[in-house]
Amino acid sequence: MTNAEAAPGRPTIKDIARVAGVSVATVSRALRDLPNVAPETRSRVAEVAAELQYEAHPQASRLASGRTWTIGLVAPQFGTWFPSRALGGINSVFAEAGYDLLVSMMATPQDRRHFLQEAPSFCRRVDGVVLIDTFVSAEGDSADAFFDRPVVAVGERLAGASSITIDNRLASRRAVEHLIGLGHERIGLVVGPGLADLPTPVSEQRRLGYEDAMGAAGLPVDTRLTADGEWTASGGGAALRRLLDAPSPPTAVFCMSDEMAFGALRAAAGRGLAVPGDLSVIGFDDHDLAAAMGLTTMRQAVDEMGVRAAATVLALIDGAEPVSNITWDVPLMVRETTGPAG
Amino acid sequence: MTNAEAAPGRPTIKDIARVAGVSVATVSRALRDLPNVAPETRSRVAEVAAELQYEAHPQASRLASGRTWTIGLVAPQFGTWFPSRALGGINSVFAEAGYDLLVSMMATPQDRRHFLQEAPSFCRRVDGVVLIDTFVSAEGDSADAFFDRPVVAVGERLAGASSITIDNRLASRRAVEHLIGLGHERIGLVVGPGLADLPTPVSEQRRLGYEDAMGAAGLPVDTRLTADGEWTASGGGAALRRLLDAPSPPTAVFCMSDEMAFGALRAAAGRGLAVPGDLSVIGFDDHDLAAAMGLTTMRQAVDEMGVRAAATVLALIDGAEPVSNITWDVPLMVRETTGPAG
DNA sequence: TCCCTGTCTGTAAACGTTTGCATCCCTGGG
DNA sequence: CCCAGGGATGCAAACGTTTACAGACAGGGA
Repeated sequence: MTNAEAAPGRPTIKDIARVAGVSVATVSRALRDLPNVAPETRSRVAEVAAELQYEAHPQASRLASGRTWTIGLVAPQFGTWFPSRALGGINSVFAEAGYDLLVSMMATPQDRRHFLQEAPSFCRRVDGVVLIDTFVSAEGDSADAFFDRPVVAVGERLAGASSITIDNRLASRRAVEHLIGLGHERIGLVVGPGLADLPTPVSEQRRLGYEDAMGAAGLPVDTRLTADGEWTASGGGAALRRLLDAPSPPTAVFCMSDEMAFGALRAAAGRGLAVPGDLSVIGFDDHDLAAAMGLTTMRQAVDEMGVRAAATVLALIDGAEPVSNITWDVPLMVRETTGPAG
Repeated sequence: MTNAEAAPGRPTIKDIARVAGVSVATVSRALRDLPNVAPETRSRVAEVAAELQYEAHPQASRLASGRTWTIGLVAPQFGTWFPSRALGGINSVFAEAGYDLLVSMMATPQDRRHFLQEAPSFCRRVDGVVLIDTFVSAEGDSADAFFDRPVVAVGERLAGASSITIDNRLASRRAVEHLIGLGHERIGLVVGPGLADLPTPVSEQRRLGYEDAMGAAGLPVDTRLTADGEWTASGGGAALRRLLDAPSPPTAVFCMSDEMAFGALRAAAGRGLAVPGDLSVIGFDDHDLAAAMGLTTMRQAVDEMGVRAAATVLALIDGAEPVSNITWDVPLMVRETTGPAG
C-alpha cells in the first residue's frame, strides 16, 4: 500500500528521482538550473519530469526555500479607476517574471487599521509589496515599521521604500497655466476633499498648484471660485452649478479629477453653455473615457507607473537596486474642452 | 548556539509549546479551536501565543494541511470596468473569511492559452477559483477539465461549476421594449463585436434580445440600423454618427454597453441633437458614471454578483453546497436619456 | 474489583521541498 | 607516482506545521 506505484496522485520529486535513477537532491538542482549537474543528467531529469508532468509543490518549495514567488499589492479600493488601471500593468510584469499577485484592499478606515496591524503577517506571504495610493507614510513612520520586505509605493513618497510619484502641485500649475495662456482670468477650481480616513496630501498639493499659477500670473485667488466636487462625477456637476450661480462666474474651471470634469461637462450642457465656447474645462488623470469625451486633461500614466513599480520591486527583491524615488511626467493633453476666453 | 533563546526571529510553535509547558500538538489544537483541549490549557496557550506575538507560518501550515487559504480570481483584464468592479465586492467577502486573493489576468489570447494550460498548477495554489467573464466553457469542456478545485463562473455558464449569470437576451429585450413603449419605431443598435480571441456569446445574445423585442412589436429589423461600436466610447460615437448619416436615421438607439452609450451621447451633442428630445439613448451595464451622466440603462449589478460568487465559492469549499446556477436580475434604470418619440 | 468509555495530552510521522556537507571520481600539475 | 582541486552526486537535516495514533487518567456501571 505504501507502494509508490499505487498512488496515482501528482508525482513528487521522489518519483522523478526514482525513475531517473538519481537522488532527489540532484533532481531539485537539475530542475532549477543550478550548477554542478552533468549535462546528460540534467536532460534525463528534465525528460522524466516532462513525461510525468511533474511540477514542484508550491507550498513545500516555499517552506523550504523561503521564497514565496508572490507579490503583495495593496490599494484603497479596486472599484475605482486608478488602482484597477494600475493593476493591469503590474499584473503583466509579474506574470512574466513568474510571480503570483496577492491583492489586498483597504477600503474603509477599519480595513486600513486592520491591514497596517496585519502587515507583518502579510509580509510572510509575499516576497515584495507594492502600495498604490495607500499613504502609509501618513502614519508617520518609514516602510520598515510595517514591512520587512522590499516595498515600492505608487503615489506617495515613503521613507525606506522606493516610490513612483507625480508632482501634483506642478502638474496642477501647468493645467491652470494652460487656461491662463488661453486668456482666462476668472478660473474656477473644483476640488476633491481631503478624506478624513485617507490622509492624502493630493488635494492640498493640487490646490497649491492652482494658486501658484494664479499668483504667478498676477491673478487674484478668489475663494468663491472654489467648489467641492467630492471626487465624483455628480459632485463635479453640482460644484460647477454652484460656481455658475455665483455673482461673477468663471470662464474656465480646473477639476482635480476627470470624473469631476465629466460631471461638470454635463452640468454645463444642462445650463446651455457651449464648451469650450462659453466655458473651458480641464481635468486631471486622463481617465479611460477622457479621450472619447474630448476632455483636455493632465495625463497621469497610471499603467506605465504600475509597470515601473512592478519592475522596481522585482529589482529590489533581487537586491540589484537601491531604494529610489521616481517622479513621473504628467503631460498636458490638449483636446476639445478648452479654448480661448471670451 | 542551537539555544532557542539566542534566536530572536519570529517564534515558532515549538517556542510556544516550551513556554506554555505543553507539546506542539496541543498548541496547534488549542490555537485552532479544535476539541479535546482542556479550557485552562487552551487559555494558557492563547496567552503565551499572544505575548510572543506568535502566528503560524503560512507556508508550513499550508504544506501540512493542504489548505492554502487562498482563492484564485481570473479575469480577462482588470483595466476595464466590469472585472475591477467585481473585484471590490469579491475582495471584501474573502478578506472577511480570512482568505487571500490571488489574481490572474488573461488579457491576450496567449495569456489565455497559457493560463488554461497552467490551470492545474494554478489550482495547487488556491482552494477555490472564481472566473469572471473568462468563457472557459467555450473551450468545449467542463470545469473539471481545467480545475480540480471548486469553481464559480461569473458571466457564463460552465459545466461542473456554479455560475452567476444574467440573461443577456432577455435584458436586451427589456431595454428595447422600453424604447418601443415610448413610441419609438426606428431603433438603432450599437453592437460590440464578438471578439476573435474571446469566444463570448454576449454580443450575439444581446442582438437576439433586440430582435425579439422588435419582432414582438411587429417592427422590422433593418440591418442598416446596426453599427459596430467596438465596445468603446469613441467607437460608440462613431457608430452613432454612421447611423445618423443613414437615409432614415433612428429616433432611439440601444447601445450594448454604457461606454458606447457615452460616446453616442457625445456624438449626438456634437450633431446638435437634443437627448432625449431628438434622440433617445439606452445603455447596458450601469457603469459607474451612468448615474452622473443621466444615462438610462440596464443595471448589471457587478459588485453584488461578485459578492455572491465569493460566498458561493466559500460554500463550495466547505462542501456545504451543491453546484448551482443563479441568474441575476437586470433592472431597467430609467434616467434622463430616454423619452417619448417624436 | 474490573472494564469500558471518554477526555486530554504527547510522540512522531507525515507534508514535499531545499541545501549544507560529505563523498567519490577524475584530471592535471608537480 | 602522489596529491590537490573541483565537478558531480548523495545523504540527511532542516523548514514549521498538522494529524494519526497511542497512552494516561478519571469516572461510572456491573
